[in-house]
Parts: sequence; C-alpha cells; structure tokens
Amino acid sequence: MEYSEEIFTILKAHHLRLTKTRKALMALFFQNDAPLSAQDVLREIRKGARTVNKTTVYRGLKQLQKIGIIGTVRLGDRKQYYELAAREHHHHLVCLRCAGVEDIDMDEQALLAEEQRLKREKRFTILRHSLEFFGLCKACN
Amino acid sequence: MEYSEEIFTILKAHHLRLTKTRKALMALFFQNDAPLSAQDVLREIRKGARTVNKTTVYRGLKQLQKIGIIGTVRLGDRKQYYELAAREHHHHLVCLRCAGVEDIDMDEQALLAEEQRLKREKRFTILRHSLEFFGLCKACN
DNA sequence: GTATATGCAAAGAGTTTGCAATTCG
DNA sequence: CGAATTGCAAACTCTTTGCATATAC
Repeated sequence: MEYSEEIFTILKAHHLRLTKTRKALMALFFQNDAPLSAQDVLREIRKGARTVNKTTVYRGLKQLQKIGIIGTVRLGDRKQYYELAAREHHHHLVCLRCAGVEDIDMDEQALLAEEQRLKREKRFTILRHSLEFFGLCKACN
Repeated sequence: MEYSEEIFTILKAHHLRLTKTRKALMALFFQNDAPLSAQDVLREIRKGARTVNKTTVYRGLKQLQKIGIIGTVRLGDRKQYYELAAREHHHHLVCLRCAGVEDIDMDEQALLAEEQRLKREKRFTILRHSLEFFGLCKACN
C-alpha cells in the first residue's frame, strides 16, 4: 500500500475526510517503522510546528485502526502502540533499558504448528498471537 | 515450591511479616492456575468475608513480585496479571469473547533458536519473551 | 449547508503515593 | 516497643466522552 490514492480511497469509503491531522498521522506511520504510542505521535506532530490536541490524536488513531490502516501492538507497558497494518506480520525486540524497539522477521513454522495443535487438542480457534522479546540492545549491553 | 516453610523463609529473609493479607494472597495463587489481576484478587479475597483495601492488594502483589514469589504477565488489555513464579515457563491462550485464560506448555526449541540468532546477528541479549495466543475457546466457538 | 473533525474540560480505568493509624514479632 | 503494614484520600498515567465550535467536501 502506498501513501496516496489507495489510502485516500479507503478513507472516502468510510466517509472520513482527508484532514491535516489525518495527513500528519499517515505521514508519520509511513516514515516510521517502530510502533508509536499516542504520546509519541503527539510529540512528533508537534515538532512539525502543528498544534494538535491529544484527544484528536487518540480519536484519529482509533479510526485509522478501525478501517484497517494501522494495527495495535502491546510492548509490555500499559500503553497501546500503533504501526502500519499493511506491513507483513512481524515481532519486536524491546530494550528494557533504553526502551528502543526493533522489528524482527522470523520463521513462524513452529508457531503455526503450535496453533494447529491448539486447534486440534483444545478446540481453541487461534485468531492471532503476540510474541515480543525483551532484553538489552547492542548499545545498552 | 510449596506453600509453607519455604515461602515463610523467603518472607522472613526480606523482613516481611506473615500477615492475613499476605496469607490470603498466597492461598489464592496456590489455588489458582489462571493469571489474576488486582481486581480479581480483590474480588476473591472479599468473597472470603475479609475486607481488604485495594491499596493493600496492589502493594502486596508488588512485594511478592519483588521477592520473586509471583511474576507478571500481560494479556492484551491494560491490566497487569500475576501468577506464581515457581511454575514452569508457559504461555497463555486468551479467549477474546469470554476473556477466559488457559495455560499452555509448548516446545520452545524454535523460540530459543530464534533468541540465539538475535543475540548473534543483532547483539541483542534476550532476557525474556512473551508469547500469548488470542482466539475463541471451545465454549465460545 | 451539512456531516465530519476538532479542542477543551471532565470523567474513567488501572495503579501509585503520602500520611496517620494499626499490628506483628 | 519499633518496624512493617494497613486504610483512606488524593494523585498520576493512559484513554475516552460530551459538547460546543470549526472545517472539509
């Protein structure tokens, strides 16, 4: 998905307008790989000489999530983090010291097999999983 | 670890008294396999005709965690959940409909291999990981 | 012009802190 | 007795809601 036509179409389909705030949000997520919290988003947008209210940001994030443009991740603290949903499924490496986050791609064979087993043995239908690694990054080590 | 001598020794080593609240907390965790939130704990203790203040519960949970008797888990909402730390490492199956939680044990070969890779390729020291599955349980299916 | 967006203040959930009163050992 | 524990109220973080005003289409 690229930031322009397609996004615009999705918004229109949901009767959402292409406002300045929404544009700023999009730009942020298309520039950033790391998951962003509402606070992160606020801070970043404010750097760009725009004043935005936190309520607006919270509402904007929720709407983009609802229409499937961004998705949420939990990284061990009480915050909710957001990242582009179009990106392929991946997990995160969270540094416990500097709080930095790195994306990682890994072979999910084993996890998928496990999900099959759970389906078979416990009759539990798995819809998604969350897997994050915590530790110390290269710099903090 | 069993609920009695050893626990008592650990408490004493940390200058913690064996109070009624602490006893109630222990009993709960030794009876329950599912991770409990502070609210859960409050509700359960109150069932037993004891009145406990939520502050006391929050403080109690934190202390037991600090001395290593219980550990924390995140299950996708904003709450913190606790469970006995002595139990072997495991993961959870969370039902998105009834919010029920089941423990699961699985072969972690693949995850450990992945952690080795991260250590090698990214110089990231993994201290722990969190893996939870979300979906619909047998009853809610 | 009208439906959607925004800002502001206030409220809500979960959790923590300060302080005086209480209890364990 | 003295240190550890409790309860209560208040504060704090993250997030949501209500309502009047502003803006996109």
